[in-house]
Amino acid sequence: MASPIYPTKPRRLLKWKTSSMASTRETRTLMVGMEQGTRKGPWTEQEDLQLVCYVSLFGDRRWDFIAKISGLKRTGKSCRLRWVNYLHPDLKHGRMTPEEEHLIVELHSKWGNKWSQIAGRLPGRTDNEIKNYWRTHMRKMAQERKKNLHSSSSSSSTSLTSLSIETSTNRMENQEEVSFLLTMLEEKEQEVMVKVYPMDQLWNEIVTSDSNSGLSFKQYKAMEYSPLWESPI
DNA sequence: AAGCGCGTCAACCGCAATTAG
DNA sequence: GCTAATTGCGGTTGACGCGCT
Repeated sequence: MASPIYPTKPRRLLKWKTSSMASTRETRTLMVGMEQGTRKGPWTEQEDLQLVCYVSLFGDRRWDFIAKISGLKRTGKSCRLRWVNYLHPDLKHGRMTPEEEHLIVELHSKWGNKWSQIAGRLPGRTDNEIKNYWRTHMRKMAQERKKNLHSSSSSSSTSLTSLSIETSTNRMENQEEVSFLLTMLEEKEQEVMVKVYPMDQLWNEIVTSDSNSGLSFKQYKAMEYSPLWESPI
């Protein structure tokens, strides 16, 4: 039985993806595209390795070219996405920090769903990551807010529920909303500090404890590029 | 223990913008 | 300047884990 390889990202507490799980998922979801036998679905470690290798040789611009010559049965688009969202050496893997969370709220209030623009201000974070973060966390907060409003004042709720923070497609319209979300973030930070074992610390310990047992490619990459480790080897 | 619902996140899709020929 | 190919972006989907009942 294969041992756990790595968490997909050191982002969530004890959420592991084992090689057996990966292969199960693969058999279920890995599909072969209609055109030119291109692969779809989750990337394998071997594919990642291949992609990193070719990107280091040819740079991260000519994705169609890389897709063709690498022998990967992936589209250039898919290669680019995998690189940008997962394999890029500068990516941060881990929980959003409170500072990042604040920044996202503020920038989203300014720019709306300009995810790549926002990502530009958050080094190591991808537009996809921010987008996902926004959808999950902010929607939740908006729901909580709605609840609060409902319980505190039923008369004013009619006008307030029309505020546009309910979906990820809408931009927060006014300063009141932004400050509300920031307040909620602060409250959540307090909770988190008490309850949650820091993810980065956990991840650090996991990799450190595994360091004698042979590293997978991704573990190696995590060590190689994470700011937590100065020198991998 | 099983089933269900929800949250998370990697990856896909479609369209717009940009670049190459 | 025009067209085709490629890249980038934002929205959406679907698999999976986890907690609750």
